[in-house]
Amino acid sequence: MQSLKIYNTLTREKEVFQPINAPYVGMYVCGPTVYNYVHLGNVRTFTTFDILYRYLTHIGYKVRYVRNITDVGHLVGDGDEGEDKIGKMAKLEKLEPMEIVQRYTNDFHQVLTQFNLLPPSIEPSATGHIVEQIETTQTLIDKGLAYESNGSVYFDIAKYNEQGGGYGKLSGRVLDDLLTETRDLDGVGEKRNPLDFALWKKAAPEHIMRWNSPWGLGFPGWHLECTCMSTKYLGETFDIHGGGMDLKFPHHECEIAQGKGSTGKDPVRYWMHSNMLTVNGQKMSKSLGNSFLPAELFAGSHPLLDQAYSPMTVRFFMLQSQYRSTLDFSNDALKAAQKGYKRLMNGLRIIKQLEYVADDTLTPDEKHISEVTKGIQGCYDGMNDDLNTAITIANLYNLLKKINQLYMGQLQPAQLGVTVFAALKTTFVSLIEEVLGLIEEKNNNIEAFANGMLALYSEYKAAKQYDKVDQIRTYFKANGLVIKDMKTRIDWAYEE
RNA sequence: GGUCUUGUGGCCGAGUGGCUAGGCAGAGCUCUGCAAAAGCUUGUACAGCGGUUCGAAUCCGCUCGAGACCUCCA
Repeated sequence: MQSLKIYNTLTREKEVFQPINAPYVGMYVCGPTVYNYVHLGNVRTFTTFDILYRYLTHIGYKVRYVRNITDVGHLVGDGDEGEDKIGKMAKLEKLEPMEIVQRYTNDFHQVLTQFNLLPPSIEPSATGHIVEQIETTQTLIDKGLAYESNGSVYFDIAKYNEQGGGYGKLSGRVLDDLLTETRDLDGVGEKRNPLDFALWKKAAPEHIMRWNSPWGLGFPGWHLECTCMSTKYLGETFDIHGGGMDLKFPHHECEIAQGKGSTGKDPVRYWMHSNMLTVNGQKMSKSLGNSFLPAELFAGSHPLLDQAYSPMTVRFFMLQSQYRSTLDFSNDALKAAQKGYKRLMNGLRIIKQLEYVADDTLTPDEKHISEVTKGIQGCYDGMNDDLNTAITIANLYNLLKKINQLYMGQLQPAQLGVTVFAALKTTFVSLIEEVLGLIEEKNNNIEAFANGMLALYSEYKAAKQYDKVDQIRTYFKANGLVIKDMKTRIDWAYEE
């Protein structure tokens, strides 16, 4: 098995990945809050973990991939005082909260499918785990790490750290500093400490999403769902937890606190965070209003775009950088990616058709063999080095040169030998399709082709070249179409 | 203000203390009815200033610039 190194946010180091229970791997990724359309920045994060999921599977692990849908509890604005995002949209659009959830969940799934992301093994939702969230809240109260206050329940960070919890460890924050920074803020209100976060919130009368609990009508806090669902499906300690960089604090910090507080164990072995997508050097985000919707990209309708870009172009574009670097989004970069992607796809078509031809008159060419071997190794070295897809792609281009040479007859398969040739073919195809998830975007527009052929048909017909005419008819028929040669005009139709 | 990241050739984007990343664009050549594709060749790159070192774009310090988190965000 390949030796994969992962950058662990917790230790700030690249570590060799060793699952708790090989070959099984448990992996949790924070999914979207479905109150709005997903934008491209979101897509980058999910693509990063799609690559991880694909690569782990490719090198032989059996992965359980859990990615949640947040459909309650995520509040608008400051801390724990805002409105529920979904509830707010529901009121705004005069719909049931679950209609909002369904609409944007559908959008989310559709977009990810377009980008060829694999579905997770389990996709749990927060509202489907209210019971678990109440139970965990109760456990934390029982352990003295949470307290009820006016119908809401808060996690007691000071208590947690007194017991050696280490709140702030993941994001590199010092508790005292955090306390100092927030000391002057007012509106502490129900909390003992401004840093304490909500496990359960009392529902105000106008709040439409609410459930019964030991503390009255309310709804769960945002951070709690991930703890409950990851624990339920992956266990109290599991292998990998991923998400966007911006979730590191406070969300993931709180998850650790909740998990460790309730079970006494660190919930996660490897924390992974993908970096932001930027536009003109600034983070793409909904609140900054500089986000791109996938649909705008595919249509080329965003004011900053001067043409449309296909899903695979964008996927390829994202993979040209490493997931921990910020990636800047621009027309020039996307155009370059489009060409590069197509060149790679041409190579894919070629290698799939190439067959090995034995030839005793040719001797193995050590230079070519070593270049191909290095290219193959380089692809895996790239993936193994914290999913450095940029390196993998660079090596794929080196292999592509060999493939083109084979295609042009400048290099013969026999010069590589049957083993190296087969390895070239297998590596190139499986890495591109299975691991990077880049697939051909076929042009399904038969209209233009059929019309072009029809024009030729008319010319041959006029010239009485009936052998050509028959040939074209046969070609149409083979593709499920018929030519309708009428008195007034010539047209084609689907064969009935 | 605190914590952290970052500054690579026309554009994007990897990277290691000494050995060509790669893509796109540009130039030349080969091939070619034309064209395209492809192959080959080609580019005074590593923000600035100091320091460590036989040697630094890569380590250290300072200066300047950019960004992220500290509040909702993938």
